[in-house]
Amino acid sequence: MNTILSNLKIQVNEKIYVKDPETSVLGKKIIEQSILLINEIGFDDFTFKKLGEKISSNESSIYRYFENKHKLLVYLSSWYWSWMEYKLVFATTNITDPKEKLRKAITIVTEKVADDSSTLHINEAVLNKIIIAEFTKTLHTKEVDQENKEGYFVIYKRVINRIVIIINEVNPSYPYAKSLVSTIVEGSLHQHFLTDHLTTITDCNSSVSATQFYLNLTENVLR
Amino acid sequence: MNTILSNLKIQVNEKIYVKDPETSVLGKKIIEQSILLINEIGFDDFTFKKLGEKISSNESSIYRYFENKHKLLVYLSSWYWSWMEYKLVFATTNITDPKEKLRKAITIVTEKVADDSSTLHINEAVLNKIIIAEFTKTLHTKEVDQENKEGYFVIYKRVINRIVIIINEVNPSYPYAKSLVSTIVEGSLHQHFLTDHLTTITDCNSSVSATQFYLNLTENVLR
DNA sequence: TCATTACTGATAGTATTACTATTATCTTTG
DNA sequence: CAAAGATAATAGTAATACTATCAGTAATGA
Repeated sequence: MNTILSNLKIQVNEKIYVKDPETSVLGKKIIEQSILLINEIGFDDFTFKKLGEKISSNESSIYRYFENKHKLLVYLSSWYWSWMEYKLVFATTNITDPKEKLRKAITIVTEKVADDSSTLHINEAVLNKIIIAEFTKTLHTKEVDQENKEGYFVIYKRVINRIVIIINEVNPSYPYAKSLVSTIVEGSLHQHFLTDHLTTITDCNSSVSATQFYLNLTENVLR
Repeated sequence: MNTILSNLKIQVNEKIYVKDPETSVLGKKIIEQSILLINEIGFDDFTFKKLGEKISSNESSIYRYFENKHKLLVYLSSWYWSWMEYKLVFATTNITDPKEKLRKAITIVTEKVADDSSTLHINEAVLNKIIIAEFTKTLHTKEVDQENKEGYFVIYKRVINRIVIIINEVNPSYPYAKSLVSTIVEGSLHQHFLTDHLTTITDCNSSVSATQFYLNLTENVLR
């Protein structure tokens, strides 16, 4: 897994960036440190000026990679879902039993992430925290339809539709596969958020995982 | 329902506002027109200056009611969930069959809202659109723990826990009632959003409702 | 080796946002 | 009619979210 991932270049839609951050030292530094800074101070307070200070670089240099901070967040999200997709594909190929395949898939997308250290400049565990806290903001803008048309969210949608295919294998007559998967994927981020902040409206905590809840739910819904 | 609601004052935590907008003409105008303006231009582009222009009033006057636009959104959300709670309570009291009660409750919180015209200055249908598009932003801030401690989200949490109680009546052995309900409430907002913007990852559309999906899901999970 | 190009950094500048403060005016109410 | 309270108008500040220009440095290629 590690070796495969380190040789694979995560593909992100070209329209999201001005210049591909993977092609330079500064670009990689922007990605690496923006993840840490957004995690520290939150996306709302995050600015390119602050990031510039953090990486001892100039605000204007960052603008040569990303038009604005929203697009940077879309980039980080795309990277995350692309990485998820790889994990998903590697974990489910060669498994013949659809039920087992689905269990693996749901586990992958709902469990908390530990840094897998396969990528040098990206801390996946911290990125996962950002996705839990901020991913919703990439979608909830007035420009969502335009950005969707331009393919900003293709990877996210592809991840969901891969799991939809598995569900159709498990139970072809279940009529709400797409809604079920989008509920699980979005919902598990939400459950992680609730575990961290609004503990009175979730059962998930250090001993009960969101994965357990969603595995149980899926099994009941599809049987 | 209409007559009852028009006599009831929706209660919102006092810490959310500087001055209660329900106590003056200007205050009500702020609420009424902010709902329309946020719906028009989106919360991110919404400013008190623009709202001031819309209601032919001054920016500084609006600041006497709300510290900032975030608190205004928290106010509108609290109002919405408070109104939901009333609908929920009125629809479920005197129903003895727990299953039927649960069906009613889930219908209420997942269905699309039509303006019920019981409140003069608040258009519930438009407010529902705002909640679908923007509610997540009230929670996803760095201040969420502090604001939660101060009771900004009590009504939202109470709505969820009311439904949790019904679930425990239907199936006392089901171990994930809280997570199920928070998934349904948050998830149905998300499904409405997907229906409007990312149609390839939802089954909900003009002929299949989010309510149908969640009623089916709940029934399967709890049987 | 020289010239070109690409990249980065520094500085300056603009429009807008998100406020705060002050004062004047207008409206209630006692 | 006076006092209090609410609103409007104006001005001002610091930060944000950029854009533009120019200078220096590093890589490339002929």
